[in-house]
Amino acid sequence: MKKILELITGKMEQAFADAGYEASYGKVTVSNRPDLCEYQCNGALAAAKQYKCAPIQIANAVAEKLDKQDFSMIEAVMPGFLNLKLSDSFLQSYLEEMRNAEDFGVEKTGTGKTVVVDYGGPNVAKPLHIGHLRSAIIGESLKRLYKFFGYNTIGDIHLGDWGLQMGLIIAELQERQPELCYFDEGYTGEYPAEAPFTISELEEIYPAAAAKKKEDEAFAEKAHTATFELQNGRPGYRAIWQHIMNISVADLKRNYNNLDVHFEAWLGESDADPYIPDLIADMKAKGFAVQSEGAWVIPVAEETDKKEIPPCILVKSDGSAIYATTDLATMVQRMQDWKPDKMHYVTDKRQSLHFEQIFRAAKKSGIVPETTQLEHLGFGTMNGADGKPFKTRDGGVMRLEQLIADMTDFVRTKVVENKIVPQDAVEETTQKIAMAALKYGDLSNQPTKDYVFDIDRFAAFEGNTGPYILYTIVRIKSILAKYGAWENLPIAPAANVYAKDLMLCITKLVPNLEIALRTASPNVICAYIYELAGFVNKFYHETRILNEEDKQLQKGYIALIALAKNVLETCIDILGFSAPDKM
RNA sequence: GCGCCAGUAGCUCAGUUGGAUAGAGCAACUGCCUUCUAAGCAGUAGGUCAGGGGUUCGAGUCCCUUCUGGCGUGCCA
Repeated sequence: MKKILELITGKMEQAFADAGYEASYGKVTVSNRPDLCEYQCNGALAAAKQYKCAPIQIANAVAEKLDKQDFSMIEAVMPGFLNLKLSDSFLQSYLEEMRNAEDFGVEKTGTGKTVVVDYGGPNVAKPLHIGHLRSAIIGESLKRLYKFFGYNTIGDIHLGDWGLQMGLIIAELQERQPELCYFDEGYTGEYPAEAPFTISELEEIYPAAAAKKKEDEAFAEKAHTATFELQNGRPGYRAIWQHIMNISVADLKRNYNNLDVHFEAWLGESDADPYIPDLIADMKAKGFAVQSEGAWVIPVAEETDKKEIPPCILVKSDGSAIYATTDLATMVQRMQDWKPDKMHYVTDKRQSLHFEQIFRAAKKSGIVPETTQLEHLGFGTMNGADGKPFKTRDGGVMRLEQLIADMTDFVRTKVVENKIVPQDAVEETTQKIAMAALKYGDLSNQPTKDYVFDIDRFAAFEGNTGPYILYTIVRIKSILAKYGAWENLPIAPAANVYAKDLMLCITKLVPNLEIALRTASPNVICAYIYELAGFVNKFYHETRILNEEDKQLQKGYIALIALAKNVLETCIDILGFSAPDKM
């Protein structure tokens, strides 16, 4: 389905041509002066130079050529703007088409294409903290956005499950419980099915070991050895590793489920490990990897670089792999298993140089073909109200669970106070509102910029917040429930100025989603639904819907708010949250 | 040192490819609930778009420069 701007631009280009000017000047944009018009064309201003005459002259000539059927207003205004308002019939039929089309007539540009979205990136055996929030929320939304455009999407959590942290845990466990069979090299029996620790013990063991590593050199050496032996397949260590994985992944799934974040692939660094030996051998054999300062590196500097890009380190001077190695091996696995058209990484922006390096290395060496796009969305840091990286009151790192619990508790109080939600729906409603507050609060910011996370402000939810969006949807749902059969009512011509504003805003859904996808910016969707919700609430406030005596008019109202509801719900689904029935 | 990103109202942020009078929310002040949910709506006030130059008919947006802040800058991820 064509977008309104395409339709009008087509008409405008024809008018330019008919008036004797180049058609390319006929580009129409959404008006930035809604008090004057709905759409505008500035082409006459640009054309004036080429044709050496006053812009207004051109504008007047073009205005003459436009079809009066499609517009309720066509004006040429000094110095040469062409101002347009759509006719009611045009708008009505456009919306009706949009209502009947699949997914509002969006062009499914991703059909037949596969995209891997790499987000989440938690380390096993370490609790999720607020640093993991953005990757989860932004990544999930980006993935859903791709899906909406028809892409086959694979969200891959890319677990940190193979590094030194595993060796640290093993070493620490051995110091605490040396009698365990896992440490007995002569042990030949079956290892226990039950892990020798719980998730909370695990979460205590890791930081203790990490702290000990800094002070105790012998312990650090032990941890390195354990890591090495684990990676070389020592059975007892593999058994412990499997325990850690089982317990930790179950806990991670629970946490991500609470956030309504879901991954299609739960792969990690350990899954890339088998590809590493061949990768390294291949890079050496083909000459992409060269020796430098004791390490094997892939040079990725280019002539056009403004500064020197350090090479991508493939093998450290001590012979071990590094994260670039793992990431390249992961690409090998993805190309082999999924043949994606694109890999989109969602991580902290401080890793942008790393991704620049491995992207270059992957393309240069042919690990990833030219036809597969590599993109990194580097998001900004989450700061506290003081503008510095977010910390708890005592200066620690806040756990994600704690953050969610704080938000949920606040919301629950409010839900109970309101007395609109029945007792048995309080918990579900609370969850939905808390998620909306949290996710919208994050996603409404530009992903690439640092932002201030102020829980008091987010939880207040007045104004431009997730709960405001939900509230708008709930108001519509409430009316529809009282009205009765509201599905499949046709769109009527705009009954008043509030209806028309709302209708115009609805037509902008697809263009906004396209911008959001092109720029990987969920905040565009947030801005759009905030504007849309505003128009819904104005319409709601100015129009008595259920009391309307003219049943035909009422049908039109219902059809309009139903469409608005569907658009809003589609958008919040892409953002990763949903609306309750009452709040 | 070099590189990247940012600087817009008291605070938190928007601002497609350059377009007419730079927009929201919060905080402040003022109205609107016997009528579809007031988590709402309407209004007032608040700006040298960090400073300076330039390109253009036209700049928050593009170029140059200065200042301030954040981050990165070969064996952590």
